[in-house]
Amino acid sequence: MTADPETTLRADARRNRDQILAAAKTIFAVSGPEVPMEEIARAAGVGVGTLYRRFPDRDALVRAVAMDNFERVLIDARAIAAEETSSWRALERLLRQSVELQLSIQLAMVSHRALVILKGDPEVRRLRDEILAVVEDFVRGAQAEGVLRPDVGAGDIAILFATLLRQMRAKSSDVAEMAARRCVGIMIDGLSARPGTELPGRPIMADDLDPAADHS
Amino acid sequence: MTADPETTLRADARRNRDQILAAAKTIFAVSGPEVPMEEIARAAGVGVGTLYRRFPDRDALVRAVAMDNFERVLIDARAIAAEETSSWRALERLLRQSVELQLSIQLAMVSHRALVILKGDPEVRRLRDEILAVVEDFVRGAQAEGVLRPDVGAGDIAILFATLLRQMRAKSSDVAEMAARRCVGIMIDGLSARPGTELPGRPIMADDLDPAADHS
Amino acid sequence: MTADPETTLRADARRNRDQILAAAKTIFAVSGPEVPMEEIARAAGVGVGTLYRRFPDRDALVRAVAMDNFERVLIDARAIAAEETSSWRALERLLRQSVELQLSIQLAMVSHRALVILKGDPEVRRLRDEILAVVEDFVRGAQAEGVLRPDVGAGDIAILFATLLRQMRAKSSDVAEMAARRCVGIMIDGLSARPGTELPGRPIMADDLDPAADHS
Amino acid sequence: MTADPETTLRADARRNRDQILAAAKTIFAVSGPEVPMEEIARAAGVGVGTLYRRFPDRDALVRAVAMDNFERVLIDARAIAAEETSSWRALERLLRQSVELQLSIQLAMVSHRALVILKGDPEVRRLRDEILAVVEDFVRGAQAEGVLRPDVGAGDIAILFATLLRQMRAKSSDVAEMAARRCVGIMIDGLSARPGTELPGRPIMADDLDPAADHS
DNA sequence: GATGAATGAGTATTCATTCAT
DNA sequence: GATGAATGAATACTCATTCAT
Repeated sequence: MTADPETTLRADARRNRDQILAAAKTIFAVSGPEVPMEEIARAAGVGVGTLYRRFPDRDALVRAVAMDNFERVLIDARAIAAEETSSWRALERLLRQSVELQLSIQLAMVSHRALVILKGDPEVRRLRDEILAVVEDFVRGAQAEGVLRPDVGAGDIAILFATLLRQMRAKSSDVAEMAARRCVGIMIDGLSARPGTELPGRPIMADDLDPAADHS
Repeated sequence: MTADPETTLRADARRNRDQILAAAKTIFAVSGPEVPMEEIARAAGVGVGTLYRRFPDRDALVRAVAMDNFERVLIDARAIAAEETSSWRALERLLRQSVELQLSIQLAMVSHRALVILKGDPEVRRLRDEILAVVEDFVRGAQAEGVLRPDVGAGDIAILFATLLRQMRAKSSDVAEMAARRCVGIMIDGLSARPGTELPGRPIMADDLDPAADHS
Repeated sequence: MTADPETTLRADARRNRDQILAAAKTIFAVSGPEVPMEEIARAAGVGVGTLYRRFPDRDALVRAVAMDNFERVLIDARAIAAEETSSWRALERLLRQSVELQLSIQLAMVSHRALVILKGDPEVRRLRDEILAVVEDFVRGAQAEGVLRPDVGAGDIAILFATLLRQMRAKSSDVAEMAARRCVGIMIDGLSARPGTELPGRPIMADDLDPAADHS
Repeated sequence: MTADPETTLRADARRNRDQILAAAKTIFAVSGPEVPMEEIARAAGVGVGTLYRRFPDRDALVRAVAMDNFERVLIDARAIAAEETSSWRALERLLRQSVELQLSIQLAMVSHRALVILKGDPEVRRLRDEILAVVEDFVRGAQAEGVLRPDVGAGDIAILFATLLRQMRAKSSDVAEMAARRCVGIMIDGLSARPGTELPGRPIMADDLDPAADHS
């Protein structure tokens, strides 16, 4: 049992862990996940040793950052689900909000390294599946509402979603941030298009994402 | 003077250069642009020494791969421009075709390293601007044709375009490939949406891309 | 003053000390004297802090383990001396028994590190000298009895003795244990051989061991 | 195929390899097999990189040193076999010579680390078996000649042999060297003792050494 | 020119030891 | 006193780049 590290750690240790995670998230976002561990430690205000005590190696750290962010997305998604009565609006909000909210985690993914690390991690997958389950609800609901084109699945959304978020790196400029939001807008229009261009293949469902493993 | 390497090199040297470029493109696509130089040399069937004679350092190689790909995109774009009478159709074709055609260059960009290298390289920029000029024509034409929503600019398209292509990495599975095409489809619908959701900010033009430097 | 730690410590502190010593002895025997201090602490069921309170550094611990074992050997040797009337039999018993009894201390020596630590430590040396004194008695007695070849000294025995014991590491198998006993047997026959092959050099005495410092 | 590295390497590479091996052998003998790789490289007059190119990690180097030495022992053993008509004399010579000849390899074994590395390595085992085969011949022959006690096997000899050699570390002093020779002498007398003390267990044969893996 | 060997700076990681809780 | 968290120096190992063959 990994137990809940949130509750198990001594107060100071806990604080360090959080600082490391926060520092890593920021730095990964700015410089990718290959930055020297020492730089992360320094940014977190701890020695490398402490970093390594908490995260046995870089992969563990990348994983932890990813998990942390996925968790936030999930919490968000659930909050939205609870608040919105319209599935379409819920989906829309999730996509739009996440752009601003979740830059970081996706950023961690702008790297082969990170992708490889995350793929195949069962915990990451579990979390992802929970998120997808929520999205799937949104999709079905929005399609029933007649606002979402019927020829897309949660998988399509997830890929689109991941694709976009993945870009948002360091919001280095106003243009970049604006661009992100505009992309989402265009995509949402594309999603609600009726009739739209005929899409090739078939709707991609949450299940389809597993073997692909290249996305989300 | 770098002169035109295409014409300056002896036949065998030329062959080596091409092999290295091809190998690098493939390997970058699969494993990112941080792979050991030796691996690239091996894949190209030459010694590292030869690689270094041709490309003074990794950056030069990354640049060369990028240039090579941009060139292909440009050639494509121009061919399409010559063939299609409808600007919208031309734009559509370019976006769709490029998914399959240009994986590699974008792939080279799935990395901070590559981004940094490419940014600020005047030759790369020049080439990019030529591509953007063509796209800008398409955009204006398509808007005149009344098919493209008027609130987008070539910059929007470029970012969208780059965003998507960037995902397509190693098409590890059928689903992944299908997903790519579907994303493009949805996006195209989003682009032609009339009326669409109101987009935030203002149209992003080709010029806007320079300072942002985070995209395209 | 280190005083006699046996009497100075509080009951629980004493227990800790003993546990650490026992754990260290075992672990040194199995994995050599370079194992992480933390591993020893864990095996002893205490925190590293406690270990360090008791033994200021690794060297101190190695020394303590060695001392502890030398003491046991000395006690044994004296007990044997008291019980046996024949010096040769006493010598024989000491050698044979020690194989089973004293694995550990020798084991601690299967390492440059340990050797270096122990060499030059005056307490260790004192203890060793006491043991050698007893052995020297045995040797002289056995030679007077006419059973031990006259061309060997206590030093020869000590080296032989150390040599053999040093091998016995983790008695991973029955064969290994049997082998140890057989070696001793052969060696004892070698020692009693009359006439034996002529030995090179001259008898090595207890005194000779000091400068050599590589043995015993 | 590891091919014969002796023949495959470029002249300069070959020279470096040999220097590294020689340096490692010496340093291992003096300071054990845990010395910093850099120290070995420096002693060999090469950069660490070169060391690592030739031997992918420390284990590989330890293995190589061991192999090199085993080979020398085997060559010696065969030369002796060819020259001596008496098996007993051959055995004796092998044991005596090896003390002087093979210090190093055994030295490499004065360490848990080394033991663990070597155990289970098929090439090392193969070489060891070849040596044992020669010894086995000597043993049988010497017993037929009536000079070697009949209750010992090649395994006994090997263990005794290994045991002794293992001690001889850096011949830090004349006494140490003399001691080594004297030990061998005593052991040889022990081996030829007739009648000797009854040995416990049964003769240890070459085959017995495999599972034990703790010796030779 | 081509090759691949050598170099050594750059990083990851470990672990002895100290110190706050 | 006990504990285990934090520190950072010591080392292993990798890989870009240079250079002898």
